[in-house]
Amino acid sequence: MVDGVGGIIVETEAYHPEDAASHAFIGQTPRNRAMFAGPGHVYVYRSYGIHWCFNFVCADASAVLVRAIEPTAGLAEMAERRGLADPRKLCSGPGKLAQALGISDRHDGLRLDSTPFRFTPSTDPLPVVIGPRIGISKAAELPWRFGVAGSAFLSRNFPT
DNA sequence: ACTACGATGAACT
DNA sequence: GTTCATCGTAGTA
Repeated sequence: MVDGVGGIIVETEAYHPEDAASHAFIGQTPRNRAMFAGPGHVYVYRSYGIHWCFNFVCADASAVLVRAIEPTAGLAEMAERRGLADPRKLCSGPGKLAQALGISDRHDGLRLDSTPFRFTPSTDPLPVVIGPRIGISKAAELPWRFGVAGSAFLSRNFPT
């Protein structure tokens, strides 16, 4: 949740510093400094010169890319930012969700447990499906993409 | 200084 | 299914 706008995370990908696809793989740089700031920080980076992508930093410069959200709050604001109203298309991808939540470089390096963020771990366990990551050319075979089984808000379906 | 290339998405055919 | 917009970063010279 960001400034009261957000929802339930339904799709993520994991990145580890020893994983060639991770931005932390090459060591610390000005861009990825937030990944080395410790657990609970937020790492935001520009993708393809156009989009923003939103990550949670975990221990040891590993991170979780938030790839999709099921919108539950602030739908109207999301729709305005995205220029669409279809709830399935508001946050079904890393760049889309960042746009819908108003995330940009000014959030890079902030902490997840302080404003404007509000992070609440889910109470009831959700059925999770696992698959290969998307959109990368290195270590693409690692099954480090996680999603809520059967969710209609995923960026793409998982391979059977 | 110069170049190549994305942890993407939207618009096409 | 394919094409491409668009620019910061990192690698090379």
